[in-house]
Amino acid sequence: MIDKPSRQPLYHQVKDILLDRIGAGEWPDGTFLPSELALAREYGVSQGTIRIALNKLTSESRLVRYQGKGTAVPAVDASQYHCRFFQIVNSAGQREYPASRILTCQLENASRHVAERLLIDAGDNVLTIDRVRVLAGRAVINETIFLPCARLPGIESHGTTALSDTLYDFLRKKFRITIVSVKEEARAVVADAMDAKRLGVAVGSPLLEIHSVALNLERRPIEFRTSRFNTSAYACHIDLR
Amino acid sequence: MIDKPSRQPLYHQVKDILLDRIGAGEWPDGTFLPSELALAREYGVSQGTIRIALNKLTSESRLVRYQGKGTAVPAVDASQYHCRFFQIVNSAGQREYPASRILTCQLENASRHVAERLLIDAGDNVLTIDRVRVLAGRAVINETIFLPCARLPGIESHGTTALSDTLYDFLRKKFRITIVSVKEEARAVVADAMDAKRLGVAVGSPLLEIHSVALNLERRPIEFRTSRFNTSAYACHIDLR
DNA sequence: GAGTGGTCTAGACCACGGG
DNA sequence: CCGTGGTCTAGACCACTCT
Repeated sequence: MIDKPSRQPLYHQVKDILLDRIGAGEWPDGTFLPSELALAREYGVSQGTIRIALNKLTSESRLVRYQGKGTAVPAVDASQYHCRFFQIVNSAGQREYPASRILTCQLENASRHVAERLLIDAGDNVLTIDRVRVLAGRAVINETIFLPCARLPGIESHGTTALSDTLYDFLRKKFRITIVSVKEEARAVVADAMDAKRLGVAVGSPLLEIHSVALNLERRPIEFRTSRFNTSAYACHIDLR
Repeated sequence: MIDKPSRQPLYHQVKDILLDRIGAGEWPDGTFLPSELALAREYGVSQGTIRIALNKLTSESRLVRYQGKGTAVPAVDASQYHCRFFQIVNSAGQREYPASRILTCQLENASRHVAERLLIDAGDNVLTIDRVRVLAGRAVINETIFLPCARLPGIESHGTTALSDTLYDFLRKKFRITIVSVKEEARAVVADAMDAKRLGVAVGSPLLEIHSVALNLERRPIEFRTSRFNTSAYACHIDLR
């Protein structure tokens, strides 16, 4: 388990082991881990070494620590996963949470363009989801999502309901994949006939187009998404640090 | 200097003091700080306490540490400060670095809208800079920058050249202000007559509009910026973590 | 070999939460 | 009150850089 004369520092080994145990669901969301001393005894290292591992995990938001109480797996705040990277705000600057309406969901062969973004070969299987996102009863985003089947074995067999709003949460729970970073490219484009029909705007009106690639811990692309966003009543908000 | 029975942890006090000394230019970019032991003796705390302060500063990219060598103030990578948050990529996905052409630069009274973003009172002095940003000889961004004079005393007296491209670097050097986070809102809009003239596009063509507020370490707004971006040949790239 | 930061330990005292 | 995490110390050994 712990390999004392190893290349990896002890605290790093402890961190990896804890990450696995969290991923395995040993401590469900919202529950507490053993105390520092208990973990130190369990792994035969000092409390200080455990502390470093726990603090690193805390700084990555994998754990929360409460003085006097203990160390817990964060209770999942749906809003955090729902639109963690790409937040939608109304004209008053308030965050809003869109619903999803899936239009189609089918296996396709990746086009050259999609394959390039996902770092797979053209023609490889991708699950392609066409959906609109709805705010206050109005469709505001026309979105297509491409998921590389090779990295998500068995994803074809899940119902479309599981994929409805909380895609990142779904990936985390079913595939133990955590999306840790997203690369986005934003452009202004004009609505084509399909956008116009789905979003109820005039052909030629301006839309915010975002291409995003989501990466897992190993920095492999897990999702490519194109969104065309009617920003007449809402905007896309981003916090950069 | 160090206040032992204080509310603030010692390592936090040490961190603040070092931050001041770095800001004061005591260790110019690229030079090394005293060793952990030397700092520990100087401040009368243990090496471990100094270590925590140095590691926190390292994780904020204010310092770099080299095993066997020492702890240094990072040599400034111009490209890092140039477009640290808001990166521009061409159609091939390569980063490009725009030049700036300042059109006007004058003191104004803040409108209600600007005052709200900067958390100042309407009518307060703001330095207003109108500029276009140029890539490969073509104007692609029409930009207005608002700086709150009350938080940047004496900024009126600096020439416009100092303000040309590297605003964040200028703030860091002259005012010891580091921009640590930026809030942005993106929308798609259509070009008005002024945009059309400055960017050489047709009135009504789609532009990417970005409103951004830059915050310093204390999370106070230091800059409000509106950018209108012709994304026909370039896109705005963002890495989210 | 001397000096640096990186890791690890063992122990101290404090602040906080809950019985 | 006890147990938790938060801070702090003193000292050990290692890996690395430079000379």
